[in-house]
Amino acid sequence: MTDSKTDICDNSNDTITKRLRAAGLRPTVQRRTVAENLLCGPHQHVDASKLFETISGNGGRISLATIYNTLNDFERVGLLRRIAISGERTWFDTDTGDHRHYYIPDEDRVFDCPSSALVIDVTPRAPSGYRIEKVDVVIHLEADTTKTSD
Amino acid sequence: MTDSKTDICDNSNDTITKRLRAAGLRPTVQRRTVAENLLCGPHQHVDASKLFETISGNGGRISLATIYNTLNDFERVGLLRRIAISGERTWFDTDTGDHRHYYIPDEDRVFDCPSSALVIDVTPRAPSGYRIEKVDVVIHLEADTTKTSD
DNA sequence: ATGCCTGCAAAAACTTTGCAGAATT
DNA sequence: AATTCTGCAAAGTTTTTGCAGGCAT
Repeated sequence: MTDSKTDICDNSNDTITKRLRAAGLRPTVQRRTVAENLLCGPHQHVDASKLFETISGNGGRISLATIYNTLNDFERVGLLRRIAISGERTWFDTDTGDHRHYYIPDEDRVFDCPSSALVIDVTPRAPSGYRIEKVDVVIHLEADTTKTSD
Repeated sequence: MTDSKTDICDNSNDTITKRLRAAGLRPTVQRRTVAENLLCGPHQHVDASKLFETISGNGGRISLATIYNTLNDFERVGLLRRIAISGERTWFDTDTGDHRHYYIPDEDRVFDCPSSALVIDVTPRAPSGYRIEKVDVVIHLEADTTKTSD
C-alpha cells in the first residue's frame, strides 16, 4: 500500500483544518483551498502556475505569490515533495514517499513510475560526512515512433 | 573505462576545432574557449554563471547570452548533458554517459556518484508508446552531523 | 561574399520579497 | 488585540531572443 495519504482527507473542511494545524500551519482560506486541491484524492504533480489556474478556474481567490508561498510552506512541513524536472520549473508531488517519476517534455507531463517498472530497487550510499536527504529519479520519455515491439 | 572522453582533447586548438566541426558547429573563438574549459581534462559539472565567471576570470571574452547559447548548442549535438537539479538552475555535465549525481544544496555543488556507491544498477521500463530518452538521478546530500559511523 | 555567430540589451519566464490590509487565534 | 497571512506589485534570478556588427568558410 503506497496510497497511505490518499484517503486521510475526506474533503471536509474539518479534516483539512486539522491536517494543516497538525503541520503547524494556520488553516487560512487559501491554504485550505490548496490542501483541498492537492491533498485530497489521488496523488498529483503540479507546478505553481498549473495550480494557480486550477484554483482560479474553480472560482478560488488566491494570488500567484501565495501559491508559491503555500507550496514552499507545504514542502517545508512535509506535506509536499519538490521534484527536480529539467530545470525549467519546480514541480511538487503530493506523494512524499520515495519513488521515481516519468517526465514527458513534449507533453509537459509528470507522473509516477510504478515500482513494477523497475527491475530492482537500489539505495545509493552517501559519501562519508554526508547523509542522503532524498533521491530524485526522473525518467525522461519521448513518444516512441518505432512501431516495433521489443 | 568510463573516461573515454577525458583525453580525446589534448588542449590544442587543432583538436578542439576538429571536435567542434565534427559535431557540426563552427569553431568560433567563444565555442573553442568553452570547449577548452569543459571538454579537456577531467569531467566537470557547471552552470551558466559559473562557466561565465571562470572564462571571464581567465581573460576570455564572452557574453552570458553566448554562454547559454553555447551550452544549449553543445547539449543539442551531444557534447554535454543537461542535469536537472532542484529546479533552481540548469547544470551541465561533460560526462554524457549514464550515471548518477550527488548534489549538496548547502555547498551548491554537484559531482558524480561512483557506481561503486550503488548496490545494483537498474533500468526502468518505459510505458508503452514511449521510450526512455534519459534518466536523471540526483541524490541530495546534507552534511551529516551525526558522528556515529555505521 | 555569404552566412552563421556574438554581443548587448531587452524581454520573457519563473520565483521571492516588502508592505499595507485582512484573516486567524 | 496580537500575530500571522494574503494580495499586489516590484524586484530578483535565470534564460531566451532580436538585431547590428563580426568572424568563419
